Parts: sequence; C-alpha cells; structure tokens
Amino acid sequence: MLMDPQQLRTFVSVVDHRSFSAAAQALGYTQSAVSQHIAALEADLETPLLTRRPVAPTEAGRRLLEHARPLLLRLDAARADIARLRQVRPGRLALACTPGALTPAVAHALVRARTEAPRLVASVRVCGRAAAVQAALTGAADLALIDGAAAPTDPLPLPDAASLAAFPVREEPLAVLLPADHPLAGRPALRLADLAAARWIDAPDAAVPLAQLRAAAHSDGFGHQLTYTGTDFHGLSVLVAAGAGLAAAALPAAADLPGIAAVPIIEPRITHRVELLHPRTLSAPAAELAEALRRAR
Amino acid sequence: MLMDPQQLRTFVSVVDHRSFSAAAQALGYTQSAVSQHIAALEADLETPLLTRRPVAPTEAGRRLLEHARPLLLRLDAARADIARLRQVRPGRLALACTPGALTPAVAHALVRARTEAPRLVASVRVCGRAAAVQAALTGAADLALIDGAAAPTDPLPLPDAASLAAFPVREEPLAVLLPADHPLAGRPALRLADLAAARWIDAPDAAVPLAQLRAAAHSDGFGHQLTYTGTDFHGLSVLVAAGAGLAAAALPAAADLPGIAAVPIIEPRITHRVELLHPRTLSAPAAELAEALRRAR
DNA sequence: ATCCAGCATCAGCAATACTGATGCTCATGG
DNA sequence: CCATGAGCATCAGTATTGCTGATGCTGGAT
Repeated sequence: MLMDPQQLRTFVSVVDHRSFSAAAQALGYTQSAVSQHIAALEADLETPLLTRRPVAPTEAGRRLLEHARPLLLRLDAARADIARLRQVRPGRLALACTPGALTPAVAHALVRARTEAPRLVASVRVCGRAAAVQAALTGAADLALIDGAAAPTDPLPLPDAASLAAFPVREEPLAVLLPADHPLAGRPALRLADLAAARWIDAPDAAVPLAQLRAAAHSDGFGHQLTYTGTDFHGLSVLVAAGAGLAAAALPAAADLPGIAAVPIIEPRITHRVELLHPRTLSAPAAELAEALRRAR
Repeated sequence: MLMDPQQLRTFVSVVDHRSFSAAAQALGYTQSAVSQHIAALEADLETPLLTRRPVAPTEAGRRLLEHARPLLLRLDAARADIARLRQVRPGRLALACTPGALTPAVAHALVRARTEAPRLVASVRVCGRAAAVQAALTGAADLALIDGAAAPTDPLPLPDAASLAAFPVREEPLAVLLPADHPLAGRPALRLADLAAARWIDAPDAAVPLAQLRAAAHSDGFGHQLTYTGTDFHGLSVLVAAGAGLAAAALPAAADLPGIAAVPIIEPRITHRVELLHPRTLSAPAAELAEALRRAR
C-alpha cells in the first residue's frame, strides 16, 4: 500500500518513542511489523527516513513528519466530523480551552447552561492551543475556546483548524506582565518594540506565545532563555513577579495579580482575543452555549 | 483498511465522474472494485456517502469530500516534498502563476535568469489560485506566484498552502474596474463599501475573487449574477467595458485598458499583493529567481 | 573479546483486495 | 404494461499483502 496511514502512524510513533520495539508495543504490533512498515515507507519514497542506533528521523524523515502529523489529525477529524453528523450526543457538553480563554464570562455562560439543562453532563478541559484544536477536531470536545494575540483585523493563527468554524467571542487590550518593581511598571502604556530586547518567558500554553508577539510586531526579537511548560497561569505569574522574565496576557486577567504590574500595549495595534472554535455540527446544548458566548461579546 | 487513501481517491473520483463505472475506468479498476471501495468506506463510517441513481454525495459524503481533497493533496505534497529533497532538477524552472501575478517585473526577472543560464529550460503556466498552489505542492512547479487582495498586514488567504514558504513580492493599490462611461468612472478614488451593492463579475481565476473583497471589507455584499471562468484577464476587461459588471485588480495592470476606468480603492485599507510561494527545497535557478523577485520588490 | 539490546530478515499463514461473472434495480420507451 | 438496457451490487475464486514468530545480524557497552 502506498503511503498507508497506518504506516505513517507507525512512523510517527517510532519517532516519538525513538525505538522500533517501543512503537510496536504502543501500537499493538510486533517489532517485525514495525520494521516492515518503515522499510515499506523508505522503499516507497526511495530514501532513508530514520537513522538506526540511535533511532532518529533523517532530514527526509523530518520533512515527512511535518506532513504526517497534520495528515493523521485530519484523517481523525474527518472521521469525527462524519460521526457527529450521525449521532450528536445531546446530554454532553465538553469544552476545551486555553487558560487565557477561560474567563468569568465563559464560566457564567456554562453555569447558566447547566441551570437551564440540569441533566447536562458538562466538562471543561484546560490545555494548550494545539491540544484544544485537536480536541475540537476529533470530537473529544464540542467547543474549543482559544486565546491569543493578533492585530485587530487578523484571525488568530491556528494551524490545522481549517475545518472548524471560528468566531471571536471577546477582545480586550493585550498587556505585558512586569514585576511590580520593574522600572517600566509605572507606565500607563508601553510599545511592544521597546520590549523586544527584554528578557521574556515563553509560556506557549499558559500565556500568549512569543511567536504570536513576533508575528504581530513583525519582529525577530522576543528572545527567551526560559521556557514555561504547562497551562498554569498562576505559576507563570509567580515567575514574572520574581523577575524571571516578562509575559503577555489579557489586561483584565492580569490586573490584580500580586507582585505584578500589567501594562497595556498600545503599539503596534494588537489585541488579546478569545476565539470560539467548533465543528459545523453541534449538539443542542453546545449550540446554545456557542450562541450565548457570541451574544455576550 | 481503515480510510485508505486509495478508497478516498476512489470516492473523490466517483463524485467527480458522478458514476462508479466512469471512476473505475479513470482509475484503472473494475467497476466491481470501485463498488467495494465505496461500500468499505460506508461500512467503516457507518453511513451512506453516496446516493445511487443519480450518483451524488449525501450530506455525510459532502463532509467527507471537504476533508478528502485536501488530504489527498497533502499526501501528494508530502511525497513531492521528499522527492525534491533527493533529486532537485537543476536545469528546469517551472513557474505557476495567477494572471494578476505575471507582471512585467516577473517577466524581466525570468528573462534575466535565462540570460544568465542559457541552457535552462523554463516554463510558465498561468492558472487559477488553487491550481498554482497545487502545482507548487506537488512539484509540478518550482515557484508559484499568486496575487490577491487583502489588508496590508494580512497574508493572502491561501488554503492548503501551509507547507509552502510565502513571501510578498509586490504590493500596489487595488483598483475597481469600471466601464469608462460609468457615473463613478471619473472619481479619483472610491470606497469599497459604496460598491458592495453594485453588480459584480466574479472572476476568481482571472481577477481578485469577490470572496477576498468580502473578507477584506468585512461585508456580505458583492453579489454577482455573472461568474467568469478562466484565466484570461483581457476577456474579463471586455466584459467590464461592456457594462456586464465590475471587477477588482491591481491598479497598474488595469490602468490603460480600452473602455475601462480603473479607480483606486482607499477604504478600507486594502492592497493588491503578489506572493511568492515555494517549497522549502529549491533548485539553484529557482532559488535565484526567488531571490531576484524578493529583492526587486 | 564478549555480550546483548535492538533492528533486519525470512518463512509461513491469515486476511485482503482485486477480477470476472452474474444478479438486481431503476429509468425509459413503446 | 412490459421489454430493454445502463449501471450498481454481490459473489466466488485467486493473487497479493500484511501480519506473526523465529532467527540472524550489528553496533555499542563492559
């Protein structure tokens, strides 16, 4: 079979596990089968995709990976999309959101939805951007709320989300989070360009990813020595307060954090926005919540 | 096999041909095999995808199509991407571009490239946006030049082009093409909103697609009764001159057309832009042309 | 030099994916 | 109303494919 999705899945798994045998175990195959999958792919593409000992992707393998992951995700999305068309679970409401998207307004809307439909089984999952998009694509979540920074007219840059409907549900000023004793902390507003050379924390799943700031500022700056992994906004604020680096977030969310000064950014024109993503087919409660969120904006 | 790409290819082909037997012939299968492919897909997804007699996609089938086409395109793109990595044909330079992207500057750059490398076999293909992107993805072209309208900071909206590198190579005012005797023809400039209710020609492959105007103007207007299929800009200008409807194009390209008045649009802020798209791996002549185009801007 | 963890290879078997023949069904025309 | 035929479904048979389990091989560690 030419470029079988199963083979691609195997390939991705081998890369992730850095081992043929481990990938085999994870996929429920024998090591032999995995070896044959990789050999078939390499024969098909007429190029080695993996080095052995240690197992790592070659240049071609890395190129293939860049295609394989979105490809497999979209395959799952297609299946989920059609499954939803057949059977919409009406008693469930699963929400996936990034930390900055879970605002009081969202929480209130959810509470109201549960009051109106008491038998509704609701769930909220806070996770990173990619995971939230993936949840909405595969049907693990009915709705995804994703926050980020962009120019006022631009949509948020969300890869692989092409088959999801997207709506802005909230827009507010973007703020830099500074330690309260930072020299710039007293300013009423700041220009992003003046901060490009500062020391930043990249917390792509807890705050606004630096990549989005770079894109919005058309800048190569915003270097970082510290990467913050995880979705806990509070932990990040502690780091910022301690002077470990700067971060960017919605102004209201950052307003009253202890030890933190949140200063709005006025230049370039950039806002913090929450977008609602969902598949085209929605269950009744999900559609109602989506409607409520859109109205509330 | 679960959601085999071959099955998806068969499905797409059946939809395109509106016939099992015709699809079979096109794919080199027997009709029986096609029937089994479709049956397997329908069994897998547990839903009918096609009506028979006449053969047409169901709702679920249409949903699947929306995923299947980009999926198959990306599969081809992955293969082409890796093939390029192995073997870059150095004596070839294939350019795919939309009509509005083939400017004198591009032509001059191409002439210069051929002067510098006389043995170079060059080709230019003028086609629609989707076809140009597809050519760059599958390796049918080394470079793609695509024009369109967008806000100055926004990239052009190009679906499925995620794995291609994109650079703006030219930006110029966007103009409305009016018949020379149109009441607004004498104006020095126009606002797009004032034209939303006008009668437009949608020529998505010859001029700026109305969808891009709608997106840039955040408007639902720009209705059209006339769709112009094809990539011939001249033919479109004849229609506009005859009063069949309005179209949008780059101001310089439209400047001296007979019977046409080209009036720049000043509101909202919107420009006509040409973007260069190419895969990450380029042959030497392709890289040089790309570099020349980027420098010239 | 030896060991061994881990990938490659091979033979054999089970599942699959075709083909070609045939059956069935709907639309059409007399 | 029936006869006809175009076109999809189904079935049996066969070639191919894709697994498993056993064994071979190789490079790094001791």
